[in-house]
Amino acid sequence: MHDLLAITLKRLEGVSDDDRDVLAALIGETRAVSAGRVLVEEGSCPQVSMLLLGGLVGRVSILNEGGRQISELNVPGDFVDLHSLLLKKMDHSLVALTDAVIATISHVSLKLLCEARPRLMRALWGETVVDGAINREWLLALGRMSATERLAHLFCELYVRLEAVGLAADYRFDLRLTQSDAADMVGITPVHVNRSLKTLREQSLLEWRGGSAIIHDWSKLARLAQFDPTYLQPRLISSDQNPS
Amino acid sequence: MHDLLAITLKRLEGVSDDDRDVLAALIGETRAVSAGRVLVEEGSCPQVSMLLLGGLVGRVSILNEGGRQISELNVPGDFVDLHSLLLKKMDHSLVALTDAVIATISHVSLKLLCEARPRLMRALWGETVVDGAINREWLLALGRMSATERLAHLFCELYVRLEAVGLAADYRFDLRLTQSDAADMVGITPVHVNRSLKTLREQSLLEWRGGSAIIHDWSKLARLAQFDPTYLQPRLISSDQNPS
DNA sequence: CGTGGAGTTGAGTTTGGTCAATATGCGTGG
DNA sequence: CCACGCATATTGACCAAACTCAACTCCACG
Repeated sequence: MHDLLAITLKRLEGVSDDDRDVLAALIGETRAVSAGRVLVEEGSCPQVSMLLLGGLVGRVSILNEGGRQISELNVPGDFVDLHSLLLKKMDHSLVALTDAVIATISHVSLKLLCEARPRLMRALWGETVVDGAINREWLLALGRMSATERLAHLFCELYVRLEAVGLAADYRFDLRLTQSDAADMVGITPVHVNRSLKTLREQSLLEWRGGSAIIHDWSKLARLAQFDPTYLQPRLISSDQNPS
Repeated sequence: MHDLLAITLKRLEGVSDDDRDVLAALIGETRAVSAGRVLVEEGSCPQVSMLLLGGLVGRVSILNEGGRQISELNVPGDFVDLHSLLLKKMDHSLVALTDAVIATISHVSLKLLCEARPRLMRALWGETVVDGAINREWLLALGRMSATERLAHLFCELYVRLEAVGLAADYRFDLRLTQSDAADMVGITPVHVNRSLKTLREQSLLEWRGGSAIIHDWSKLARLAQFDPTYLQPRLISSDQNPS
């Protein structure tokens, strides 16, 4: 946990150690929440942002007829919901997709801090901009790739992001999501996720059972998904600087 | 043109008139570009951001086998490519989808300005956050809506955004895009765009011919698209404040 | 045990894609 | 002013990817 906080802070760009300390001091209570818990309700006006220290959190939009889309996935080390600092009203919900550990930072103090320390504000802005880059990549996947390709892309991205925060190595990582969750990320039905995973398994590219994922052939998988980690660059810096 | 610049500046939130003036003073040459022109190449490192004063600009990602996805559409009054202020390398291109008019702002001066005026930086940050909200909405559409619904959603969003900057009224607006462009936004083939538009036309919801769009039945169209303009709120304020 | 949630598989259907022909409209050069 | 050529739009016939529905398995947990 503690290293995760450190990693998060370290990857803020162009920020002095002093700034980091002040930010760290603002972090309030850390709490554990269990899978399925709605952290922020659609329509509400949150007073805090969060730092995800463990587990996975999803940004979830619901359609009338039960359609569910997860538009963003946060992994440990991510700031969650910096957006709400600037938007009045949530247009979607935040849900803990697994058991998770969360630290909160109040908006008031964050705003004050931003006014006082432009460098820090810029770094936080940068975080939301990277979120946007990930979003665009998902958009590309949803718009123009097949089901298997989308899943392949998701696993590539997850591996790289988790690896950057020390939660993946040797092409293995824990992923305690349901196939339905994955379906809601890549925009297909759970049944079809199942079949697509089977395809990937049969091609010896990827295995995902019992919450643990193994990428058997990274280069083939990445080629299939046309995965180019450029868009994640800013999130990788921390791992570049301290190869574990 | 000039009112557009004013509108853009006015909708920056929580910014003093003084800040607005200083920002306006930074705006460099204004130039006209013709449809199809690539404004920023994938892989490049732009030194300027832009203000779109006329026409439409798209954020375009290309897949190996020719697949093209437009992940964001900018309308007049939008800041274009504030992202590049914070990201080193473009992971996609920016393309003028129609003839367009563009003003540029250099990154160096913008950065200095941000350091000096936190309020302004926060407002610009807000702009990128709204872009993100629009992104998420598109993700929901691509992931969970049918072709006709996606198109309906696109037209609802465009109407509201254009109306907010005075470029649409009475449920009519100019939209000089090709059906192929629309296809690349909603993630279907041009042929299917054509068919889906026909459906919408037959239901007397929407007409789009010769570059001009007419929404015949807003409430039905919005219901079909499950369109809720909440996510655009910050972009609507200017129009709320000065009903033309 | 038995119950419920998640995963797996098959059969049949639907949506959207592909390919190809035809139409429309506009700008250029004769 | 007309003819040609190109880009875009439209339509049909056929095909493929993904969805639906439903059965069945496999566990984890009480």
